[in-house]
Amino acid sequence: MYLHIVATNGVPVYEQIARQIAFLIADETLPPGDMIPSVRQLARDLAINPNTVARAYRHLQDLQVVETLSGTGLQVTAQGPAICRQERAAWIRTRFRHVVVEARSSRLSEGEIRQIFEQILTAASAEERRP
Amino acid sequence: MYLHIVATNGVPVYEQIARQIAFLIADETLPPGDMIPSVRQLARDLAINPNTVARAYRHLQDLQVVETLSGTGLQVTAQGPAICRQERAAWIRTRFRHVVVEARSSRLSEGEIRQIFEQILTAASAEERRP
Amino acid sequence: MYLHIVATNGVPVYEQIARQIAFLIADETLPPGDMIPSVRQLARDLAINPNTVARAYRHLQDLQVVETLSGTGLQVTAQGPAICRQERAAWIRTRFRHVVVEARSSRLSEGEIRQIFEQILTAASAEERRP
Amino acid sequence: MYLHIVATNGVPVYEQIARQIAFLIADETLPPGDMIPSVRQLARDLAINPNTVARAYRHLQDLQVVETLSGTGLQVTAQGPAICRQERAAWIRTRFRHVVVEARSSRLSEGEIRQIFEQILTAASAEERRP
DNA sequence: GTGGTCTAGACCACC
DNA sequence: GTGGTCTAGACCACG
Repeated sequence: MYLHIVATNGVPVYEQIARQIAFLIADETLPPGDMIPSVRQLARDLAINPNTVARAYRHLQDLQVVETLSGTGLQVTAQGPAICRQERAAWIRTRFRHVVVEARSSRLSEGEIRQIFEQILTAASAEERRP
Repeated sequence: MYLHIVATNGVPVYEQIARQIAFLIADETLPPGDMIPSVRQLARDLAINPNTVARAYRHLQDLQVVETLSGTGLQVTAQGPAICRQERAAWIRTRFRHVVVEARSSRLSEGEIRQIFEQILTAASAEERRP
Repeated sequence: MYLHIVATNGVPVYEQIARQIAFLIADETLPPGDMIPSVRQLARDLAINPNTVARAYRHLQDLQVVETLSGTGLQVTAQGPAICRQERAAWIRTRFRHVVVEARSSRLSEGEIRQIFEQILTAASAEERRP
Repeated sequence: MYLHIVATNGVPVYEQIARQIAFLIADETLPPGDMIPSVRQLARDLAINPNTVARAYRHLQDLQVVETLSGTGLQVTAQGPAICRQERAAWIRTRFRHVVVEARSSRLSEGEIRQIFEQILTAASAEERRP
């Protein structure tokens, strides 16, 4: 379970965990029936407090994408992937919409916005290919 | 001075004030030499705490886009518009960078991200042409 | 021995086993003198941990509805059915009492509670007649 | 703010708090626009840890029945009462359904179940009229 | 071993 | 003062 947690970007750690796992469920890297890592295991791996992991997991339970097998762990539900795909799409779209609206209300033209976006997208992609 | 403040969306109120005033300076709705409203006046208008307005103004002073006209108030500086335009661009860029990085770590491909972005940009532009 | 175990509903598995066997004894589907399945057998059938079955059986022994037939297994006792019928009634009553108290403390009136109950009872009965 | 918390009945404290406040919002004892007690205040009043209160409040936020006014506290939302009424009804119904299903699967007849229910309901109501 | 709850206390940003 | 996040560690029931 490789998650990329950034402790310094203002986004709560528990939210980063929940989202990244939700996205793994969305594309069925974690298919229904699979167990997600134990709270303690993931806490050790990420070198963070188990409570923080537990909080992320609680959120996934609230979304009904995982359920507890008591004494055993947390299992991806049958409806998990569908719910997570919906969450993922909504989440990305909402964030893009916020930024675009702000850019427009700052009187940047459609062309200027597209240019900024392309710069950043290609930079991010390049950086990811060769980190 | 009409500002649109939302206290419940997580964005600090002082930041909303500072940014919205900076953007008014960027496009010279508030040109160099103009006075911005007094702390008390704006606090009364927006029905918020004067400390919050003061904090926003302090930030604008730090950016050197307004300066105190001794005993009179705060005046937009000559270099204000240039600085604000630069701030505005930096702000937009940062926001884009966050969203793009998040989208990439959600395993969306470069193409998928571009597609979502274009949908939202054209939708926003269309909406603006005919609001 | 067909038991219906749900591991994800928060009710402990050992309790589901103990109760369902007790109810089979209550209506004498398992009459006095019958042997109940061995721990290993039932654990294999239900695909669960033998410790969990053992714990359920221990509880049934504590209630004196089964007793060890030395070296052979567990046998339903003569007083088993009577005890189980009593247990069953007490169990149902307790559950009802909890729900009714909670409903009252939610400020639902006696009439509203009765209405909800009747809806659910008739729905459940209808569903059972034609599953 | 008078809440009745029972630490020993197996129901988590944070859940008792969340539910009781939700029910106060449902019948508009706490109308939209009102602030709910501060985390620290309620924790002091109930003599429990602030984190426990915070957890209850987080749940109410997730339900969108309260929202944070940053630096000020938590406010009941406009849709709060409607959502809480819905939650309350769903909550009671679910609990009744569990009990009724268990009663049926214990081979109690519809008539027997109704009889038990009526005994308990009238007992509870009598007790409440003259505690 | 597993998750769930609770306590205690630290630190942060915001008003 | 407010809520939000995180850490540390205890205790419980369950398998």
